[in-house]
Amino acid sequence: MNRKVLFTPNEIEQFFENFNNEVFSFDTETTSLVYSEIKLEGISFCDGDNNAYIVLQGRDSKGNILFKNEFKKSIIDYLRGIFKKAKILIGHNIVYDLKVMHKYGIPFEHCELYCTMIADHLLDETRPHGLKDLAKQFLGVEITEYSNATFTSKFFEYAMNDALWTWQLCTLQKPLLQEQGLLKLFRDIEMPFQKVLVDMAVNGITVDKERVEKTTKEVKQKVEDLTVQMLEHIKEPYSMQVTLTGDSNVISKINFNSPAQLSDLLFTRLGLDVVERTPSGQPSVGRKTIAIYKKHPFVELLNKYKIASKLLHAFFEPMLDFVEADGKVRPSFKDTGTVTGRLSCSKPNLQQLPKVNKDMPIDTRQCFVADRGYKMVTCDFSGQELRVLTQITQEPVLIDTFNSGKDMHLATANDFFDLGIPEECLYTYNDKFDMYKDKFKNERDKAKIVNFGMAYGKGAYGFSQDFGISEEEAQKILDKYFAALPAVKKAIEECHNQVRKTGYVTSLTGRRRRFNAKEFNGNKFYPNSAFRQSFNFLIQGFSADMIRIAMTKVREMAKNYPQWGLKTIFTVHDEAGYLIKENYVNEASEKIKETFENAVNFCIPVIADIGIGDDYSESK
DNA sequence: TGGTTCAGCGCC
DNA sequence: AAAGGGCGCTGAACCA
Repeated sequence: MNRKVLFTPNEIEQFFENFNNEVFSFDTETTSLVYSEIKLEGISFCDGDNNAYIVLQGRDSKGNILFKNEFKKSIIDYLRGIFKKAKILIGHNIVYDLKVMHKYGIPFEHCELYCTMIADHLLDETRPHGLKDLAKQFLGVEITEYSNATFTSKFFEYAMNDALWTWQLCTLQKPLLQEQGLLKLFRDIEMPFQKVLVDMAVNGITVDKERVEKTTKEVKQKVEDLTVQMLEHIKEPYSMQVTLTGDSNVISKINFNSPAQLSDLLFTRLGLDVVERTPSGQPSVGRKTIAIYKKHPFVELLNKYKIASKLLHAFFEPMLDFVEADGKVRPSFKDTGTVTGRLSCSKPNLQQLPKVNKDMPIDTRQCFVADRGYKMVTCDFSGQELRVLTQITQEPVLIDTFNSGKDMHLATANDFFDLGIPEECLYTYNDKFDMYKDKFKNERDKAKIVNFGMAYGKGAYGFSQDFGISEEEAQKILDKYFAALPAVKKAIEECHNQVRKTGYVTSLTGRRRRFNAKEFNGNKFYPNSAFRQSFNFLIQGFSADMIRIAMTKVREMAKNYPQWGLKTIFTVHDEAGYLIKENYVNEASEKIKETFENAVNFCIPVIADIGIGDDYSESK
């Protein structure tokens, strides 16, 4: 292997004379992980024969800049030309590198991508996917923890290794992907989707900081008021403290955030009966307890306190820390964050924005706004998981319900509880549909719980808890469900057999979920949780790939309509968020909806709903 | 001081 | 004995 550290334009040009410009691995070294602050420090390359690190800026182990390459600007110009000729780019966590390149205007749109981190996640959805982890496992590289003293002198070598290892991993992974039937998923779904991830990482979402600040104060006041009211209710002494910054605090011996203190308060001091226990056997003060005692004046306050305190600490207070200098948050969407193939999201986690609660009408979604001249458009799959369940199982009853445009939950309720709703009134467009939906809201909600519970592998015990009925009665519900939908039962059994036989299941896109067998007396067996997970994976995992396909297609489609100014800004499982220039919002929305609905070919219609507004609350 | 685990709870 | 899938984030409690 020809290995070199390159500083000058001459050295660099010489290196690329003998370099395979069409297919290579590369890795960027940067100064910061915050998008607005990212600066290129250097780039390493490898084509299998040649391996180099181009130094644009040097730093010591403490991050101090040692020197700047005086040719940085012209080198980056030169590299634009190199990448322009590239056909396949190989990287580890390539979304990160592409993000950096986007910032420097280095082209990659024309390239096919190969990400060794994503490939590894497809090969094993549970292990760590760090480059060093993989180099150790697959390349037998000894990873020595470097000390600060040797860091600087070894830095260039480490940097070169990143591109080298990435290249070598790629070579090793390809046959493994092939063997396990993962190539199609990798090439046709995951890799094109990486560009969508880059879009989201670059675009970010604008936050209305004033609103966040204003609402933070409001919620803070609520938390304080409720704390005082609770203390007065239990006649606990307290005092008010005003800090130098003008904030006020309630000082007391009781901490309402402590589960231990709370359980002492409720079950000893107030004499309530314990309704649930934690896995470790402690009396629990959770949702269920609160629901049962919701009429109790103290618990009523506690309920509101919990909601307000959650909003304050898990959403409003941390939010401003995530806002970058340009007024945007850039949540980190991780493509390898879950075992099912869903994305995970953090900093901030848009997947868990509290919905408006009737006991606490605070709307977190109003904090995320469309940029000037743009509208926010969201597009979500309607009833995605049940439609996927239908496609997977090919259950005729479900197929008929969806094909005829009936409301699934009301149809289920009608069958289950013998509601006697005339069949034609189950169609969502029927005049009497809304009336029946309203009249049998309870039954429909129960049916909804059953429909989703089935997909998650819920048992008789779970349903008995949901509905406050005996396990025997709950078992009857289960039996009835499976009797009415035999193909669902069959599909679940086949899935479980697959686990028993091979230890893994494969979704419709070829994604795998593997399970570890336990051994007892020489017998291999899987815990019940593995069976629940396996069938749920078929639904959840496919749904995740379905939105990957849809978002990738929207991205491709939008290239034909540059006037829209379409920007992909986020996704939440079955939903995607876009910015569209105001004048084109209707035209674009229609095309997005169409693209989502035609993303996959099902035996039933796929329906997507559009929302349009100036902020995420309006567009939802 | 920092790390981990647990309980709890937000979302799809 | 456990008892519905998948996450991330918080504070409390505990440990070194």
